[in-house]
Amino acid sequence: MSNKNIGIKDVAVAAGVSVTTVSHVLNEVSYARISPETRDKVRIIAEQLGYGPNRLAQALRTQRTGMLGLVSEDIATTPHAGRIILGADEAAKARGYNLMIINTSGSASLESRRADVEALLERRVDGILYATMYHRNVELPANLGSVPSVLVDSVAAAGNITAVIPDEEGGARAAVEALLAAGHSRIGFINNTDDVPATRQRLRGFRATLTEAGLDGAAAPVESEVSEVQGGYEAARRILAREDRLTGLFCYNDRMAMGAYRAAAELGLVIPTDLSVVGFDDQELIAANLHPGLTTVALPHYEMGAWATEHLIDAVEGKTDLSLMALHPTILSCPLVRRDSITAPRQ
Amino acid sequence: MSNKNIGIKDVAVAAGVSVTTVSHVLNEVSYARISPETRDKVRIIAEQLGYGPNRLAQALRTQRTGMLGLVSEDIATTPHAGRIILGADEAAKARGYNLMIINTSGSASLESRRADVEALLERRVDGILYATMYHRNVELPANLGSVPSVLVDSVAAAGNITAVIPDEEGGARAAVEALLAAGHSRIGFINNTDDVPATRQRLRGFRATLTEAGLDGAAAPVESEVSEVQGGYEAARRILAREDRLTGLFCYNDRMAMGAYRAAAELGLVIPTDLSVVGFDDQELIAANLHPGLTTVALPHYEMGAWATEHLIDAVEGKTDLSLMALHPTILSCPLVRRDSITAPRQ
DNA sequence: CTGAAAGCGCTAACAA
DNA sequence: TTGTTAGCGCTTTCAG
Repeated sequence: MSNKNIGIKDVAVAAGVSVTTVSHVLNEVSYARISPETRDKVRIIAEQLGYGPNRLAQALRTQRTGMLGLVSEDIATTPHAGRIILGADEAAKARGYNLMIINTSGSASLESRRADVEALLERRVDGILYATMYHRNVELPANLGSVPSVLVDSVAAAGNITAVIPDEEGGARAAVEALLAAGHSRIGFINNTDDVPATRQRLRGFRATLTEAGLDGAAAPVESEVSEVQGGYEAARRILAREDRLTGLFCYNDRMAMGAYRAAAELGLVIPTDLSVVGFDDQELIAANLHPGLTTVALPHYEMGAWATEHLIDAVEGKTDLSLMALHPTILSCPLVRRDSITAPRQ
Repeated sequence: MSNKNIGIKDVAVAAGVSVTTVSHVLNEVSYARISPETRDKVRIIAEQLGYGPNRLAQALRTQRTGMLGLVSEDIATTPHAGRIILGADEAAKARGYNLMIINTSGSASLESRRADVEALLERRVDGILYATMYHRNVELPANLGSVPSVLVDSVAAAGNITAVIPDEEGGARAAVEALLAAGHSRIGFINNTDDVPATRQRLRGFRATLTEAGLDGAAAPVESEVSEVQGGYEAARRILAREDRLTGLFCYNDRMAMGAYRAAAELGLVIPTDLSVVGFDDQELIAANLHPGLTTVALPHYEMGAWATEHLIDAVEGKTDLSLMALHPTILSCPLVRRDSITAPRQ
């Protein structure tokens, strides 16, 4: 139990050496030539006294706090932020860093977000992670640039900050390919109406995959609605009303898929035998709890948090030049999570 | 944009005064007698130079960091942790504090949790919040006691730390009362099988409320299962198979309620006209997205986070003595969130 | 009304 | 092989 009142000096007098010696052995300074006996003695005494370094004083002196700031949008709205934080926290901990977290809102003014970053800067964090709630183009406070920074799950409108984002298109391809592999040839897509990268890129993945399989056009209908359960329900009702009924349905996200489940039930279609469904996001609360379990594409939130942290620390430690990576965002893949909502089509 | 390289000294020379004066005006030190002109000049120069205080140096000197440590269990597993963090962050920000967050696991060894707390102590946080993923009795690392601390959503096994927890029993009463108020007299309870406080207290609330209404015994059956969707489904199948069928069903949590929805559908019961249902937890992803929307009892995670932070800061600032509050946990109410799953019973 | 100077706990250049 | 000492940027006592 570290006693907050024990300092390096106390250890020094107790061990009968100077503070320098204590500092050197405790930090394992490479060029220090200290006898093994002294080293042991210092370590033992430090242990006995319950010495713990005062990281503030260390930081003041070395100009390194070992703290990373994380400004996260809407921490409580989805479990996504939690996964980013977890990825970041584990990566940080593994390298001896800690996280200072500030919550902000996607709708907050630029000024209030600037103030959030400012608070982090006053605490002299070594670097900053800026995480958004969903993949988009974001306008960032200018003071973000005054310390190494990386953007998680978005790209900077100004294009000047290293970013890591999910491979939306690849995820959509994986979803459609799973349907194709199961033997489906009439596959529809229920898309979001928001003009965000995911909307466009998932659609592109859907189209490209089917085109390559020779199945575009009427065999590949798309309906769009608000990306919530109700929107999914409505779009599914429409898309399933067509003659030459679909046997496979790819949904923009798990919530829309949840609506599609209800639409299917109302139409007397059982999943997966009458209709195979695949979602996106892997929101466990939904995907794992629907009946049957929803096969879906996972967003790599944990991985993005970890990747961003790794690279941020590399930059802080001079092992990487972030400006080189800032030209293009890094894209992390979205793997398919198989549950029970896909099977071969009837007959 | 604060320039990290500008210090109080730079402001002093630029303003032609001493650092003392700068410090006094910037901190609005009460006993300092400084002419309004000087004050203005200092403030303007500081602004122009983009001065921002170095909180590390301040902290080293004042022995106050203005940082609160938050160790949170399983941050990514549920949105609950997010709400606690949000409540804590907003309360902290309002009083000029920031949060250092460390994730831990409910199943982590005492030693690893001790190390997490130690990391916070080395950074000289002014106080520590320790948040668990669900309400239970938790064994805490002893070093938690070396700085003011409060427990969120659990009580300490040793009973020595101020804690804030949800009013499980009151929440259950609110749920049952809503059913009674709608006119139901045959009300069942689907409970969890885990031996945790929520299991016992929600059951007690259920029983007490019905007893007071003169409806105990056979009119108030209870079935228990694992507190997941599947368990809810199974328990609901059992409890709905009884003759003299229930018209009201209270579920241990929203996931079990989700299972109950499926059981009802299979039995041809429509919610709420044939069966009124109320859940617990208010997991929005589920409760708001079921059809019809699930009326449920909300856990006050945001409020617990905020309460804990308020009181922790009071203790840090000497306005409160936490040890006085440690005797009994503070209980925050669990309000009913009305959606569309309750109506009057048939006929 | 304002300034000099000590010191918070530590690291690191320099001396011995 | 080890010790002295000057700061890191700030607050605060004490003197003007």
